[in-house]
Amino acid sequence: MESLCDAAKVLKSNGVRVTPARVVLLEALHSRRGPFTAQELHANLPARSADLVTVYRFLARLVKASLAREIVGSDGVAYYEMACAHNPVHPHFECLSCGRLFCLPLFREEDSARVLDYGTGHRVESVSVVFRGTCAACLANELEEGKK
Amino acid sequence: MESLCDAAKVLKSNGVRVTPARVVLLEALHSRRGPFTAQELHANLPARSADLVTVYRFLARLVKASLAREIVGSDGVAYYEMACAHNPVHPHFECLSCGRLFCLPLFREEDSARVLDYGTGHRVESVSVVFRGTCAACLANELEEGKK
DNA sequence: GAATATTTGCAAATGATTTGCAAAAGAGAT
DNA sequence: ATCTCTTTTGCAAATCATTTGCAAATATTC
Ligand SMILES: [Mn+2]
Ligand SMILES: [Mn+2]
Ligand SMILES: [Zn+2]
Ligand SMILES: [Zn+2]
Repeated sequence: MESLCDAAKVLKSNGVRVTPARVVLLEALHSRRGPFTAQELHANLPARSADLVTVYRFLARLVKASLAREIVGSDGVAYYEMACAHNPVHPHFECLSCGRLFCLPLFREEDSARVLDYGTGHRVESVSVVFRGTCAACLANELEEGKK
Repeated sequence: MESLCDAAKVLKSNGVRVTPARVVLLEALHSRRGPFTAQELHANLPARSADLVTVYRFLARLVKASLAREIVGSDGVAYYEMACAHNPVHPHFECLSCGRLFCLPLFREEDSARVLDYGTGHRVESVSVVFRGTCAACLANELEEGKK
């Protein structure tokens, strides 16, 4: 409940220096709910606190340390989300109409187990389940359009 | 057994002209096993039979018509595979070491059902399950390296 | 503090995918 | 075949997220 969330510690123990820029980034990361792109994250940072390149580099580190997960949208843009104990692996939904990426509720335990135990013949480090289609909001809009 | 594989027909019935370039492309597509990128496909085409842009455009059409599936790798590059009856939806494995993308065997019926019936609250048009990690070949290489 | 290792910002490069546009090719009617 | 209208194609140029090179700034070690 604090272990994995204290990314700073994990990083330090991996020989990663916890610099001011990184502290700001970690704070920003904590205040995020859904998945975000590097650019979105950077845009919401206190002015001049970290360069976009630094954001990219830091996110890459987090992912390598399994402290963040990467979800690649169908347009090839990478989304991120923290991977602490508060936020276990779960499926996502990508709306092909508005482009938004949503977190979906967890699979039921038994279903997760099935997916995770799937024998791939390789060394699995992560699994990603992405549903694609039209989100509820866009569906509603389509209906509106239809009426006209 | 022929219905969905005869993409030409499906296309034509959707008002898509079946031109020489497209015939070549469809043939090339048929002779492919695993997932491929637009560039790979283009590279293996009879010389000057279709521009790379045409390949991109045609693949986009196939995807829109659900005749092909798109799998986006973690580097943001799009892979494609045909979606005929011979090739039902199945999970994939991406090796983060060598970058290759493998098809995995189908889920068992019951597992597929579970995934497909997952209530997302949106209109689902496709599902993608991608495992990531280190492929068997790369694991073997790592062992070799270790010995030295 | 000097020596060493890591991190940062800025500018420039990358590279897959997309777009604009005018020429070429298909479909249909005459 | 010819004319007309629509779709497709190739080529060059634009996009745009992500990466890289590198020198200056900063942290760590002794
Ligand atoms: Mn999520
Ligand atoms: Mn496949
Ligand atoms: Zn939407
Ligand atoms: Zn590999």
